[in-house]
Amino acid sequence: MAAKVPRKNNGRSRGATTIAQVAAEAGVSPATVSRVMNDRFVGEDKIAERVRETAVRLNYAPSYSARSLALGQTQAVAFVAPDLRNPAFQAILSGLSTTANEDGYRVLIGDSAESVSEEPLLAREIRRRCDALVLCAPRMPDHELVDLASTLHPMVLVNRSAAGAAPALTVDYRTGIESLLKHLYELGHRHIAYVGGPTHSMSDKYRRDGLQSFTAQNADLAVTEVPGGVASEDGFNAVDAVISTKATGVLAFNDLVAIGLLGGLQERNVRVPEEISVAGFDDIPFARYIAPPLTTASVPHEELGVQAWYRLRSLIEGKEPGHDMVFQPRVEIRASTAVRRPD
Amino acid sequence: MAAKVPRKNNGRSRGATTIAQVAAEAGVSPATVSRVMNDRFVGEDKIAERVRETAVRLNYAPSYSARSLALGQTQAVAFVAPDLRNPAFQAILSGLSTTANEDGYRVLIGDSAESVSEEPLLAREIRRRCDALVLCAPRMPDHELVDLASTLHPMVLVNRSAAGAAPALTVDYRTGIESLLKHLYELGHRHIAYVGGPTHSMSDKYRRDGLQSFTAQNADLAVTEVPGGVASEDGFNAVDAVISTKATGVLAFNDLVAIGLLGGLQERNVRVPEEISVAGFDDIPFARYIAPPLTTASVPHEELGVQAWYRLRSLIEGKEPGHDMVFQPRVEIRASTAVRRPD
DNA sequence: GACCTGCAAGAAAGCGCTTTCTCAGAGTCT
DNA sequence: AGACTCTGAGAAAGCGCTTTCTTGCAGGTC
Repeated sequence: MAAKVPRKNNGRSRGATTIAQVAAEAGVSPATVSRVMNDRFVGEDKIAERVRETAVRLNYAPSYSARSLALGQTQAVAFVAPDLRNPAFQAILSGLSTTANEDGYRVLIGDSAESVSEEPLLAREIRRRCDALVLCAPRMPDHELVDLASTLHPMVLVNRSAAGAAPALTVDYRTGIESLLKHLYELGHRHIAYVGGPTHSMSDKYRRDGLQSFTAQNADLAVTEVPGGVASEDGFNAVDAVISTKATGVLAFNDLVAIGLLGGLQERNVRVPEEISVAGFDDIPFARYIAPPLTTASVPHEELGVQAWYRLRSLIEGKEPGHDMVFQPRVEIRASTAVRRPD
Repeated sequence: MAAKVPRKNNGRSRGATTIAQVAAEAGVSPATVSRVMNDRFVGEDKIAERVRETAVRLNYAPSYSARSLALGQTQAVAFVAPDLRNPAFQAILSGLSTTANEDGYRVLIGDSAESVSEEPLLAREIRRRCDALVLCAPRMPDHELVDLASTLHPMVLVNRSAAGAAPALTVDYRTGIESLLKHLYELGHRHIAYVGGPTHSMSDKYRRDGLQSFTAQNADLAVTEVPGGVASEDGFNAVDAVISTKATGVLAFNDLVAIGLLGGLQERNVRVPEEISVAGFDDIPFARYIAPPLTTASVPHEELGVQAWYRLRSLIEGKEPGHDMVFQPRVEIRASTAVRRPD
C-alpha cells in the first residue's frame, strides 16, 4: 500500500511561486519572507538581502487572494453607476480611479444599466468583492438607499444623500438649473421647455424644484415640461414635443439630451440659437465643441471622483470622512443661447 | 495560568457570517453548507432546505477572498488602456463590462495614463489580481508586448497583435485611413495634412502606412504630417501648423483631435468645410453632433469589447479563443468634408 | 558562573472557503 | 445471514498569506 503522503497543492497546480518556495530556497521561514516583503523585518540585513534576492530570482509576487483573506481587505474599491457610457460618470470614474491608484487601490466597475431594481443587488454583490463602494444611484428609492448606506459601510454617495447614513458628495442641481433658467429669462425668454430626465430620479427632481422655485418668483415666465431621458437619443426623440410647445428656450436634463435635441432641431431646420435657445447640464468635454457650442452648467465631475476617493480612504482607515460637500455648478454661457428675437 | 484556548478569528472580528456559523446553526458540517450553496449537494432535500433557510436567516454570503483562494480564481478580469477618458476606450470598456457581467465576472480597470514605461508593470500588477486581462497598449514596444503576452495568459490584445502570443482583436486602421484619404482625394483635394497621433504608437504607424500607400499610387497627391496627439487639446494646438501647410483637407489621428482642430479653426474664422475639410477617426458618439458633423471612420468599439470578453471567457475555460478578428472601419461621410473649392 | 534581558527568527494558528478522503449505515445479492 | 456495494455526510487538508506566540541564544549584570 502507498504511504500516506500529505496532499500538496490541492491537486491543482497554479504555477506561481509561493512564499513557502521562496522561504525554502532562501533557507528561512515563510514568516521571515513575509516580514521582509512587507518591510517589517528587523533582523540581520544579510538575511533580508538574501530573501529579496531569492524573491526576484524566483520571480515571486504574493498572491492577492491569499493576502486578502489573511488581511481581510482587498485593496480595491467599487464604482457603481447607472450608465458608464455617460461622459459625466466616466469623468467621476476617471477621477476616482486615478486618485485611488496613487494609494495602491484599484477600482472595480459596476454598471447598473437600465435596471433600477437590480441596483441594490449589484451594489451588495460588488461591495462584497472589495473594501468600499462609491455609489451613484439617482433613481434608487430613498429607503433603499438608506438601507444600503447603513449596511454597506464604508461607502460614499455621489449625487445623493442618505440622511447622514453615508458621506455624500452632491451637486446643487437645484440652484444650477435655476441659474440656467435665470440666464434664459434675462435673455428675454418667457416660455421655456424643460426636457426632463428619468422619472423618479432625484437628479431630475432637484432640477424640477429649481425650475419651480424660479418660476414661482416670476409670474410672466412659463415652463413646460417635456418627457426626455438621459441619452442623446432621448433628446432627439423629444424634438417634436419641444417644437410644439412653441417655447423659445429649452433646458435639457443634461448635455447628452441637449446634444440630441440640437441634432434633431437642426434636422428640422430650426436654427439655434436664432429661433430657439438650448442649454444643457454637466459641461461634458464635448459641450464646447458641438454646434453651436452648448450653454450649460459645469459640474466638476473629476473632482467629485477625487473627493470620493479621499472620503473612502478616510473611512477605510477608520477616520472621519470629512464634511459632506455640495458642488455648485457654474453656468457656462456659450453660443447655443441668445437673446430672444421678436416674433 | 490561563488555559490554552485556540485563538479564534485571528484577533480581528470581521463581522460577516461565515460558513462555519451557518453549519453550526444548521447542525451540519461546513462541507455540506458549501455543497448546498454551490448546488453540488446530493443528499436529503430536508437538509439542503434547512441549510438554505439558515443561510438566508443569518444573512450569509460566502467570502470572495476565501473563495478565490480556495478556487484559485477571482471571477474578475482587468481592462488596461492608456486613457480611460477617451470615449473610444470607454466604449470598449462598456462592451466588455456589460458582457462579462452577464457571466458573473466583474472588471477591474487600469489607466496607464501617460506613462508608457509603467504600462507593463501596471499590466502585471493588475493581472495578478484577477483571472485574465484585456490590454490596449498602442505605444508599447513590440518585444515588451510579446513578453507580456507570453507571461500574462489568459489575455487578449485590443488594437495590437503580438505574433500569435495572444488572441488579438484589431482594427484595420491602415485601410480605414486610406479610405478617408481616398474620400478627400475624390472630393478634389490634392494637398492634405495629417495631424498625427503619439509618436511610436502602432495605431499611428498603421495610419501612416495607409496614407503612404495611397499617396504612392497617386502622384498628384501630397500629404504633409503635422505633430498632434490623442486629445482635443492636441488638435487645438495643431491648428496653426495645419493652416501653415496650406492643405485643403485634414485627416486627424482620431475624433478627439479632429474636434479640437475644429474648435481651433473656428476660433481663427477658418470655415469648415468651405475653406478646409476635416475628418476624424473612430466615430465616437459625439462625432455626428459637433459642428459641422464630423466625417470619420467608424470603429465598432463596443463590439470590440464584447468580442474581447468572448475570447477571454474561452481562454479562462481552457478552450480555443476563436480566430483573431480584424474590424474594418466604415467611412461615415458627414458635413465636415466637402468638394474642394477653386482657390 | 548563575540569572535575567532582549532580540532575532521560526512554529503554528488562523483567515473562510472547497474538495478529497473516509467512514458509517442502508440496501443488495447470493 | 454474510459479504458487498452504494451513498450520504462529516473530517480534515489545503489554498498562500499574516501575525501571534514561542524559543533559542547572545550579551549584560552581580
